[in-house]
Amino acid sequence: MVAPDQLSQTFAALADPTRRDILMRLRDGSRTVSDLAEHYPMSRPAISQHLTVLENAGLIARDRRAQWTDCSLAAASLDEAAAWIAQQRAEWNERFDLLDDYLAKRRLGAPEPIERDRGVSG
Amino acid sequence: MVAPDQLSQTFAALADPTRRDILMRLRDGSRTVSDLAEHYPMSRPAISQHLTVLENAGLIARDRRAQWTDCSLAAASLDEAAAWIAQQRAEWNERFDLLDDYLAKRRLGAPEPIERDRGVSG
DNA sequence: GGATTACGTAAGAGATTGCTTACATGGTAG
DNA sequence: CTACCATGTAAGCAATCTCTTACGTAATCC
Repeated sequence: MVAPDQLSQTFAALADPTRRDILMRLRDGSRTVSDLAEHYPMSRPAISQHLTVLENAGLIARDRRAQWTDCSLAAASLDEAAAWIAQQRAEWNERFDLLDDYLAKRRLGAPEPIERDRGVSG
Repeated sequence: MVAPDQLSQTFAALADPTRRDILMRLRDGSRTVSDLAEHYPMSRPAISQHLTVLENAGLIARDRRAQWTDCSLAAASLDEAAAWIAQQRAEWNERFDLLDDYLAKRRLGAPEPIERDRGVSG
């Protein structure tokens, strides 16, 4: 009953391969529902429901024109998701930099084994 | 029965507020399971299960020592998720400046946090 | 050895997800 | 108006998720 926060909705929407594929397909321009549904091994209602999830997550916009519904990308939520990940990684990398500093200084004195793999970015 | 792809697992893991909060908490350093569980209104087994989800998604690593299990961040999957979003955005719209502004306001003068994202699109 | 601690896992309840088929809505074309 | 078309929604079903309590395991402390 409780509506999940925006960020959770966005990540949940991105957690489905079909929905991610729809987003990639929309990069080339807006498409109708039937146009999209052609490419997937499921019914049109199923695609319509996926589109609802993407719309609720703020990742696409629907624009109904006559019988057809144009689906196009909407950026805000994707930016928010990217920002969350970027911030997560940024503060994390920052912390590792501090740790490197700390170890560099400490290495001159007592050799204290702190095993932590820095696998973030090459 | 079918194992979902890595990217779907990562986004699904990020779609839960408790799990995102655990990740943020681990930025300050590794923690034991009980140490983490203290901060959430649910049982320790629940937290343990959340940690399993994060571990399967490749977002954390568990290191059992005696009775205690050290949980620490593992970056690979987060990078993959960031890369997917970055590619999605890169081929679609020029919103990097907006994101840069957004992050700059949050971090206030820290060095470029998303530099790496710009070059991922292939 | 025996009690305790930290943790993981099994089992189950309740909600949610992802699909299906069937139907309702609203605009187009004759 | 009638026939049709693209679409959204309702109902239902199987699978999955998220929590619970109960139990099992391995290391520590007495």
